[in-house]
Amino acid sequence: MTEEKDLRYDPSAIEPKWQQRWAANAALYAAEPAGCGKPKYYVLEMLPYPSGQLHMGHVRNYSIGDALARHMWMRGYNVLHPMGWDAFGLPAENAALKNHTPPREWTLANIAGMKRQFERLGMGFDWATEVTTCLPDYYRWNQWFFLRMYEKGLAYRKKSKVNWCPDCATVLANEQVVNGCCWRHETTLVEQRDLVQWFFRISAYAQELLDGLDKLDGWPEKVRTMQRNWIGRSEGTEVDFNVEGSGDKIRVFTTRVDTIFGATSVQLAPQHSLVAAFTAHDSTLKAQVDELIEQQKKAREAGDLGAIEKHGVPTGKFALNPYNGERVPIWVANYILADYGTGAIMSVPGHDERDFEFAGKYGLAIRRVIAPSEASAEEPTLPFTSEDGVLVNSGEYNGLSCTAAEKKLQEVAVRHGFGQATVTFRLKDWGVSRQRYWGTPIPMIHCQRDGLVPVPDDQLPVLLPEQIEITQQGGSPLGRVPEFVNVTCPKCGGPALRETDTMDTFVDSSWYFYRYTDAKNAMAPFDPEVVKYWFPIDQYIGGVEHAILHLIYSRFWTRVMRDLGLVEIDEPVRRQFSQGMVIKDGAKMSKSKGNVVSPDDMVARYGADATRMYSLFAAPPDRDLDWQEDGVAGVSRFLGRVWRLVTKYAPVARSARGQQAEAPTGVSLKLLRKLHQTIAKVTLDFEGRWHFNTCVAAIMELVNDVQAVDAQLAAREVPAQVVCELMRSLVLLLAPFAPYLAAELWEQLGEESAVLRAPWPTSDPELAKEDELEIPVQVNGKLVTVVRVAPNAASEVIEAAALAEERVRARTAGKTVAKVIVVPGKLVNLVVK
RNA sequence: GCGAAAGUGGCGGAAUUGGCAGACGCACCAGACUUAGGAUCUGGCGGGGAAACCCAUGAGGGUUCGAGUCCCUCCUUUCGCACCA
Repeated sequence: MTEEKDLRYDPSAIEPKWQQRWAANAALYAAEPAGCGKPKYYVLEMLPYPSGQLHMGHVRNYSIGDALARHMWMRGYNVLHPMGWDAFGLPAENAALKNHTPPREWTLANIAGMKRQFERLGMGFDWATEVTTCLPDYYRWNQWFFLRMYEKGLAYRKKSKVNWCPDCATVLANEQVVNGCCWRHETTLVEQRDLVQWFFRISAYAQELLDGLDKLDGWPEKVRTMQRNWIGRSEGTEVDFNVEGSGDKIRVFTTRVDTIFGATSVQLAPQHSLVAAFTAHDSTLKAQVDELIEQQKKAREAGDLGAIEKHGVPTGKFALNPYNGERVPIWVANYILADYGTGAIMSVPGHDERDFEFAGKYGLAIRRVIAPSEASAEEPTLPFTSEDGVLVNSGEYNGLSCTAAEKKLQEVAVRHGFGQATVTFRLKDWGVSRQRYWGTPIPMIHCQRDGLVPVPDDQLPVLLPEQIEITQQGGSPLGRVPEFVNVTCPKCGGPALRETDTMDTFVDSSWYFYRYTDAKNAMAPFDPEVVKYWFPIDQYIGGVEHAILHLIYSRFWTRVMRDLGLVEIDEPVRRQFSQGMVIKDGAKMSKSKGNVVSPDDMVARYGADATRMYSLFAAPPDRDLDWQEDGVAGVSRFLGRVWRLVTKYAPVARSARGQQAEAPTGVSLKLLRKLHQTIAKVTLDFEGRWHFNTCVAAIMELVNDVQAVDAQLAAREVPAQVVCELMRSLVLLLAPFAPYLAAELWEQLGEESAVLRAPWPTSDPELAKEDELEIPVQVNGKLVTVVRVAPNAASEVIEAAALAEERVRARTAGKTVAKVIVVPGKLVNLVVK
């Protein structure tokens, strides 16, 4: 009875035991100091928002990272594997509204709960470096960085059209607007509001951020492409058209200045500054322009600006083409965007799809000014948008190629002062103001006398007031706290008002991974020397949803820090990995779909090891993973088999510890061969493609093979030394995937030090080599049989063996063998006629 | 519309370089054991066929001695971009 019970794999007994031991031994997962002399490995997973519950996506993310970290520990690296909390943000305020818990209390309680979940899962994090972004010892450095950026002109205030989410009751950055909706409220349309806001000048780094992508060869191409699209670099020319009969100029941006002789109108965005002047005394025009604005708004709200039906109105004014003085009408059109380029274009219907459509609709002139460079018999139909052509109908520029003409026309524009070559980016400055309470206070003061005054460094941090009532009233909650708002001006000592906006939480996550390396530093955000040792991050792992949010802000922030002299690198992350989503029944897990699987439930039923290992086994890490509970049960059964196998033979293994084995033969050789093949396979996957699903499968095969000869093992036909090597290596191979079971079995094998400190097994290529190969034999490409030959057998030998086969002779009888293809070690194919 | 990834048994997936398609696991079927367990062990498990064999990796063509893998056309799904001048 008791014996029976002891044989049973019981994670609910093993796991808490080791969890306690690990909690009591913080050194196990702690990084050694920067000066320790060991090669470092920094493995980072994106820090979670402390919502209160880990979900399966987290389990998968952190199981991948933890497996890698454990592997690298066993490879002898000094591993930094930290964890923290992205702890500012709106949900804490919403929770405060709902159940009257202060955001800080709610957040810290959630953190405590999730930390317990992490520990229960057996994640090997270095909690000594824990970072909690909502605590003053962290966010004071957000403020410090803000001031440094303000000094450099990289943080500035301006009034502009900004994205407003009515549900968040705050402004959003462009990156946080998805299909015209809020990234957190996917069905809430974002409104455009004119507000004075703080911005970070990320656009100053647009070119650098773009160029840097080429060097990030450890990043998924998908993420790099998304960032390239987002940055949206476009080379072109700006040209001034004078407005006839006034001193006004309209500056247009075009990528095809070579087509400028085909410009038959100038089109303004409805919000263009000149439009206001044109409509000032023309209420009919004003109404028409308002209609265009309304159409744009509707299209934007529908999330499909591309589908807007083109409309426009003539202003009755005319502009003059600076190259030939041609008089062209000025229109206002709804397909011109105010916030791209100059908000005005020259319309060239002959060589632009959109202009062609518009001109056709309103009867504007369409003129050919580019002819295809190859003098084909018939001219292609307009619009002809290729740049492979020569200029026609373009005065003195006729005959020039498009590229040559562009250069020439730019030179002329510069010489006459009406334009120049220019580069436009889609990337706009990062709006960081938030009209919310639970965020980093922006360390600025508004003084009636001195204007904007930065909070002096020695007055940091600007603390968030803790006694605050969260209400649904509009406006910044901090504005309703007089003790916070009313200050004396640091410059003149007179009464002044504190800035009441807080920072976007993406500020917190833009540099948190630097803080991990020196989390307790009270004098600076970090010690540059320490960062120098640990950076760049060797491997970053997280969801693809941050491809153009967090991951672009982080790259920007690192460059700002570089220019502040704090770091010497341009890029914080050497290798980036985006894991797939966890789905169930074909859909992303969500409360509304009712298909959420709780990690706690899984751990309670099957244990942390089985839950984690399933999340690695069910699919390659970069693909979506379909959660099937039966699969978890299957992994749990496998761990049970490992448990029974190792506990059964642990006494034999212990008896042979440290003994040298004799040259293996028979079953021993077969088992060791399989073992060393498995070691090679698993090791290779850690180094390369990370297909942990096939690693686990390979370990399962090994266990199957060992179990198949259980009778011989039980009969002691396999030397104890071989049993010892098998059992030890099996446990080591499992250690990154099933840390609890590995720790327990390692102990049962008589080991006293942690399995995490044991060296990763190495594969002996001699042992791994097969002594005989099965070579498939095909006749005309169809499999007929296999022949067994030595691995290094010469082609002639293999061919002879193949031809000697009964089944082969049956297939070739009465026919001629036209050709024999022998691929040594692979196959034989006989071509017969 | 443009770009990328993917499409393989009842299911998740494997096949890393053009070389035995379906490893491993789930589900299912049969059996063993039994103090009946969400236990364990053994065997089977793409389709057709009594068998020899034949057919099969979204569809159709092609290259090749040989194609899940390479090329072309098309279909479906997912993701990203989409009046960006």
